[in-house]
Order: sequence, then C-alpha cells, then structure tokens
Amino acid sequence: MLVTQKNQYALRAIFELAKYKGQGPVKIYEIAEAQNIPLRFLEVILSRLKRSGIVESKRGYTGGYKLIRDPMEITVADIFRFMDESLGPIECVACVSEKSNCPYQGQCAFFPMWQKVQDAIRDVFDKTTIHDLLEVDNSEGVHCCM
Amino acid sequence: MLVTQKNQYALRAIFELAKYKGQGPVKIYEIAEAQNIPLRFLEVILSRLKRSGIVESKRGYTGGYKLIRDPMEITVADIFRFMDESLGPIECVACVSEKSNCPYQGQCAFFPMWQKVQDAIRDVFDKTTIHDLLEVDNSEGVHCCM
DNA sequence: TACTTTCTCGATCGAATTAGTCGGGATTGA
DNA sequence: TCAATCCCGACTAATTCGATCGAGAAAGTA
Repeated sequence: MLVTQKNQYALRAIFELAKYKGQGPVKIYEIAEAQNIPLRFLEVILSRLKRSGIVESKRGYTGGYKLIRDPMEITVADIFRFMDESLGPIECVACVSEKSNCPYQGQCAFFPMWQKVQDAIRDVFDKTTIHDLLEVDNSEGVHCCM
Repeated sequence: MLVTQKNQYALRAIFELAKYKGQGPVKIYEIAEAQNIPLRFLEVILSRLKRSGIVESKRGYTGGYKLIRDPMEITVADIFRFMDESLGPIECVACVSEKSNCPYQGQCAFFPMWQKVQDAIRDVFDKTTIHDLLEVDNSEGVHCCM
C-alpha cells in the first residue's frame, strides 16, 4: 500500500479536527466514530501527531484534541512526514536511493525513473492542503470512487 | 515500499533479457548473477512472467529464457501488471478505490487526491519502456543515486 | 539408453512490517 | 471524591514479503 492505513487514519483525523477548528477541543471518540478509526489505535496516532506540534490536547471532562495550525498551511505531505519521521524515498533495491549505498556508483539505468515517480508523488502531497480537502468535501459535485 | 523488491527484480530481469534480445536464450543463473537476484527467487519471478507471455523458455542443455516482445513495446507498467495481475490502485482505507466498496458512496474528500497520485505514478510507468531504460544505461551522462 | 543441464511447480519457511489492543496512570473539571 | 478524558509503553496478532526447497519434466549429448 502506497499510503499505510495508519497514515490515512492520521490524515482523516486531522481532516476531522480541521472541521471544528476554533470550536474547542474534539474528543477522541468523536473523531474515531466520525472517521471510523479504531479508538485505541487512534490514540497512538494522535499522540504522535501531538509530539509533532500540529495538534494540542487537553485532559479531563472538557478535554479533547485541537488543531493548532491553519488548515491552509498544513499539507498532506506534512502529515505523512510527522507520522513517519519523513516521507521516505523510494527504496530502490540497488540504490536504496542513497549515493553511498548504491552498488552501481555512478550508473544505474533505473534511478532517473524512480526519481520521476518520487517527485510526482511528492508533488501531489506537497500541494494538497487540508483546506483543499475540506473544500472538496463541501462541494457537491465531487463523487467518490469514480 | 512503493515497488516491491520482487517487482524490481522482475524489471531488472526483463531489462537483462532485453540486452541479449535476438541472441538465443539466456540462462537463469546468468541473469541472477548479472542483476544480483537470488536465483531461486528469480525462478518464481520468471515463471510468472512466462505465464504472461512476455518471456519464453526452453529447457535442457541449450535452454534459458528469451524475451519475446520488442523492448520498445514493453513498458515498466506492463511488467508490474504482469507480476501483480494488475498495477493495483491505491488502496484507500475507505474507498478501496472501488465504487461498490466505498462506504461514502458518492462523497469522499480524499478520493480525488488518491486519483491524482495514482495517475501521476501510472503516467511515469506507462511512459517508460524497457528500450528507454537501455538507452539510459548506454548513455554516459547519467549518474545513479544523485 | 543413461546422464547432465536446465527449466517447472507447489509447498513452505522466516523475517519484517503493519495493524491493533491493553492495562494502568495522570489530569482536569464537577 | 469521582468520572471523564487523555497518556504511555508494552504487547499481540495479522499480513505481506522475501526467499528457499525438493522433486520432477523436458531437452540435448554421449
């Protein structure tokens, strides 16, 4: 899977939080229900996102999670990076995409192609913000799975 | 990993066969050595590629594998498709990229993005032929892993 | 015929990654 | 004090992936 479930969950959690931006904290079980994410797993995910500073939390009765940054300033790539500690490069069997690890030092027929793919993917994720996704969500015209 | 080792091996095996196109069959251990692929694993891979009709084999003393189709007519995407029985779509947690499986029938904020990524990847793999890769290999200017 | 080489096929194993769970603790507000 | 909620690390389960193996079938060679 190009994007792991975990990362997709993370994205959807942030997306959900963005909906309620400016309205006080959202409880984890609300996010879990709304986005159909296993609650206990979501805990793991949110605690990671919290560490990255994109999300804030509060405990107790009035507790929950809050999105700190502006949805316009958060890209999908950001989220994946926070989750993974970097949106990893394609792992070329030969190259491992690191000059130092490449057994073909200097010449590899496939590398330029891996690069292209890499860049193409990154381009989409870098250019899509949470705000963009919310807009899609609000517009009627868009249809899923077709 | 976006492209599994197995698929990368497949690509490199075909690439290797393409080099000797028109020169009689290449033995499996020659391919394995040249491309540094575990021999027994390569058996599995080639037998699959054979079933897809891109490769031909002959047994016995003078045996080996031969590429049937023209390297100009084989794209990288083809190879991955043969291996996987389709270059699968991104597996969206919610959609699974099948209209019928999508719980959000009709509305999913993320789908257009998955589509874009999908298309971007496919575009590269669809447009790169084995012939292209051979050319990269022959040109001096290209450098690997940087 | 007997023998060697090479491909053929299915089963299986092991390691790594990923998904998901759990128990118990710390805060916070009522 | 109590209930609700987040917090944390360890743990387990499931799946995928990479790789190996044994035995057999074709093809040429002597």
